[in-house]
Amino acid sequence: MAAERRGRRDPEYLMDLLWRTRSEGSRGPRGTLSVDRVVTAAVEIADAEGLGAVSMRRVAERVGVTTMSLYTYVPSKDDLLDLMFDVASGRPDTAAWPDDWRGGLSAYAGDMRRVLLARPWMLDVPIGAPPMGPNNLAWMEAALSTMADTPLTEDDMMGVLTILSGHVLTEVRQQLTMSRATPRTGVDYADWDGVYRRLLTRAAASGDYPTIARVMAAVNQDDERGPEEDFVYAVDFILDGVAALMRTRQAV
Amino acid sequence: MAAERRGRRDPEYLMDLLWRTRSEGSRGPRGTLSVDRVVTAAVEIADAEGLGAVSMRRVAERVGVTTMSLYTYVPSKDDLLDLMFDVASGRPDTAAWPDDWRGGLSAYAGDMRRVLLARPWMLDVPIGAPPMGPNNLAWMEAALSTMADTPLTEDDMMGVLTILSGHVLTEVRQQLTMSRATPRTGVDYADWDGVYRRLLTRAAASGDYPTIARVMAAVNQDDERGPEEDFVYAVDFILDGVAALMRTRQAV
DNA sequence: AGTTTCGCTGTACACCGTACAAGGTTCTAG
DNA sequence: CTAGAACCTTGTACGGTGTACAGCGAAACT
Repeated sequence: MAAERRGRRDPEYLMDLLWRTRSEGSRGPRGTLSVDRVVTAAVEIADAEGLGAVSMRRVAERVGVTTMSLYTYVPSKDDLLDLMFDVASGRPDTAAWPDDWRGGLSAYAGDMRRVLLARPWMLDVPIGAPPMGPNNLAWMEAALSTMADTPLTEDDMMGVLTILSGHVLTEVRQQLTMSRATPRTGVDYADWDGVYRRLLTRAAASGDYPTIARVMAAVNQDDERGPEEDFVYAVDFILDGVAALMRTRQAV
Repeated sequence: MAAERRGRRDPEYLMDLLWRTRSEGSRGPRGTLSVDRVVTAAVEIADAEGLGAVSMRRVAERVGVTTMSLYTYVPSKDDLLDLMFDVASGRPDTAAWPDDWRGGLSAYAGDMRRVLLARPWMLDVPIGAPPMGPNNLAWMEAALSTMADTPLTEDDMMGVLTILSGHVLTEVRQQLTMSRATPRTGVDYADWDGVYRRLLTRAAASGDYPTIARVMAAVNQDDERGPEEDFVYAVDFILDGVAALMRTRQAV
């Protein structure tokens, strides 16, 4: 009876991969590679040429092995992607974070944003599973611990974390689709932002979208705020909400 | 000199496609199809079998035409995906929305969530451009107009909209990765949620993630809240923040 | 020493998006 | 009325993808 091939996309198996906790049988020859070597190579390719350049053949070539040999270490490409995401996240550097919850959460959001901006391909990874790698959990732990001594309930903390991290993803994604020059057209759109605004204004001119037109007109005036400012603005907004929530919880 | 092939992934051209405003020359034979027919067919396939089943060959087969013929109507598959997203969004049904801003935004979030849950593949569409189709703009207009008569600045409105819609995406994505049974494994995980919690608890048991452990323990106790409750909880949280912001703006 | 287990290889399959050239059809310009 | 431009449609072809599968050799246990 063949040892049932613990399958691709099995959550438990993925967990073992993420935590490098796979129990290796002791029979056959030791592998020349490791999960880490494979994942690292894939990350390097993605860093250099984007996620689109990451193919099994390419990764295999880079680590000097046949394509199919990779499947000894990783059950499928999708799993490899999940692994890449965790590795690429790295560990949060909490040393410089302020002690108060507000400063802490703010730093969390900012650092996470910086990581994503440094590795834009992370946003292209189709999320196959909720975060459960060691690094992603470390980020989660860091964020939660900043709220540990506040009057928030545990449910509150999870809610805040979801909203905040979700917002970081949203904001960075938006900034990236703006700034990613459309390289396939000959024309080089220096700023998508301008094009977008122009298109939107034109569309709104039909009269069917009066509020959009109004907002666009008003926003056009002060063109000073860059993505960075938009980001901290939104984070502050969220944190204001958190502060208000704390007051509610404390009052009771 | 050949009429320069207005290119794939050209924002302007994409805009013409989205708004069905492409000026058709009058020379050659009329096409047997239309952009709408193609996009609709693609959406139907995605509805039935997910985004993965949408290939150019498959779409062509469905509308009864050769694969390459599709490229007469759509410059590339990526553009087709963008078109699908707008069509699948549909128009918001604002008739039933309350008049007050809070009720309006709440309805916006809920309706949008419902759309995404009904067509989970929409979350798999890699976003190649900011929303600028007629339907997506209609949603945007609907959301903004609920805030039109509030003391919020236009910048505020955009910020609120970004946060709120971003959160809807995040929440639905999370719920979907949970509930999408992992069909490739023989095992049918009725609820990813349980598995996830178990894995997380085990990992947290190492002692490296004390806060996660604490939160998990607390959350485990009252297992009553489903995804729906989590959603409105978070939306309410955001809207509380908006209310607070309004008070600030009004005080000045 | 025998046997099991495992890493690794090469080949093969089905499928993908789309470039390209050729053939028809329909309209406009002269 | 005719020539030719403009356009849709087709078939073929290319280079790529993820991964199933069978075979081989080396290592480690019994």
